[in-house]
Amino acid sequence: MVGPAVLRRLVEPLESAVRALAGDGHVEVELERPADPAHGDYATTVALRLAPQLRRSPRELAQELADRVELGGLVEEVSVAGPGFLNLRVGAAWYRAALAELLEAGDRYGAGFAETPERVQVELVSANPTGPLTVASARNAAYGDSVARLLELAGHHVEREYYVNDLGAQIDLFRESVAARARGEEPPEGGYLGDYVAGIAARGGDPVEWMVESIRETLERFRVQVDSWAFQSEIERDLDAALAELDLYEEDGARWLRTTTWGDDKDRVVVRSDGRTTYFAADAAYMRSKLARGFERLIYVLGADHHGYVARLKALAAAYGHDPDRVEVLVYQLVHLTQGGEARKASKRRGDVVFLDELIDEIGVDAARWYLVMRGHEQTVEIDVDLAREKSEKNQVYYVQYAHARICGILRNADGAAPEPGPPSELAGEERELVKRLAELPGVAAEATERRAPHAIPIYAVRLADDFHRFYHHHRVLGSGEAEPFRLGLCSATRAAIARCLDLIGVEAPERM
RNA sequence: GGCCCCGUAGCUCAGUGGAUAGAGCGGCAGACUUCGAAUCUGCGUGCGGAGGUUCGACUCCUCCCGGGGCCA
Repeated sequence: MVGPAVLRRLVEPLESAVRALAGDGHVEVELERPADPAHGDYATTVALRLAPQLRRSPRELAQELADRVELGGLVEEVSVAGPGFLNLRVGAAWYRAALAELLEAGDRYGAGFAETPERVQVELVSANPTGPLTVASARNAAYGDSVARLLELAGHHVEREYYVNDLGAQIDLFRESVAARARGEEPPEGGYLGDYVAGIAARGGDPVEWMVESIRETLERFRVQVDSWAFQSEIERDLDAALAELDLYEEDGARWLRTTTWGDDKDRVVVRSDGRTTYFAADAAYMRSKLARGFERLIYVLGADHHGYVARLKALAAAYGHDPDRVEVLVYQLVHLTQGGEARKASKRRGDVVFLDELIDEIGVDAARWYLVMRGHEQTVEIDVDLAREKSEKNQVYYVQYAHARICGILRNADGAAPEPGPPSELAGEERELVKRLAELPGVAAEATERRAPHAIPIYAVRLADDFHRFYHHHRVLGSGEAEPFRLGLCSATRAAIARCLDLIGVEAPERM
């Protein structure tokens, strides 16, 4: 299992005991934290799972495991409950060992869990450079960047790339709209209308270059570090070579790729009967470019309106001789903004699109990133702009940041007193809960990475802050005598864990607020 | 018509096979001469519906209803 050493020290003896009972079969013991404190600190359902295949009673099996397992001095009580749960109650020695591990790991706590580090490319945002980034792109940026940060924490080498669509009808229309505006004329039919068009027209120069530069600045402001920019106009220089490597067939005068082999609902045209290439041909050239650069895993972050691309992208990878399972398409749902209970419409046609820069102006980067990433990516997210702006207890991002700042205050006042686990002795309930919460972080981070689900991080961070605030309220740290070194250690470890969580979602961890 | 996402507390959402389903907001009542009250402590209602798989289902399968999206 992935997790801190103190948890493995519970899991491994259990696995040995299971092996002794069940033979050589592959066994994996998972620990969970029971909701009811009466069920101990940790529980496992391994007996329940094993019983059918061993044709044994789960309770009997659990009892034998309880009798047999050698947990040393870390566990005070092993008991069998319910249909066959095995419940563990850990003792003071375990908590001290946990804190010792936390303090020793410091800022690296929970990092490096990737089994085999890979070179990963995360392609994110890639919005057309025909206007400023919208809140939809903002979710792409917040989600994609957090996934990238999790992969980096795991130990992978990650490169973030933005694909710039600088060719095609929309770009032509955008250029014409700017040119018309510069001449003081109306834009062409269906052209771009926003105020930013006038701004670009007034500046002169290449409108697309301006727009790309502006997007770059917005992303930087949003704390998304794009490592490389791929321009369609450059990628397409190798278009012929890219198409030559594909096994195409001809029908109705057009040339097709048999993407249905990989689950697409129909084959895709690459070259039309009149000889013009399709958008899909550009996708092919881009895929080939990515693969040629030696990435072991390609991640696409796309809005739900592009969910139809999944099969055809995998088909392209396969067509170029690569494992389609190493192409991941992460799809996120839409964003709705509300204000005063009313929906704020984000229509691209009219002038009322909400731009990312405006959202940042209104609620700040921290709140924006928090709200955009705290929901599951497969869930439509709603942001109440008024609530998000409010810097009060109503807003969970400040709740978490406050815990961090509060700890920094304590550590400032500690005046050099050393945090350390100290000798085993009784601990208060709030101290035990906090240690167990901290012990969850590596597992939470690993699962969030595995599932490409960074929203688990802010959710965990709130619980962690919650446990800390409760601990703080009930116990003094400074001047608490024998307990002080342990409590300072708790503060120090909690501060590092909160900072880690906030960093994973691109939110600052302030020392003062 | 086909495909994708969603349906959990008044609202926004966690919870991808385990024990009595959680959090924030909103509402009510309390706690600062003490390390930061942006904090803490109490009080409540709920898994859209029907079947199925399982020792055990919010979770997996089928159908239906409802909301959103993509393609046609």
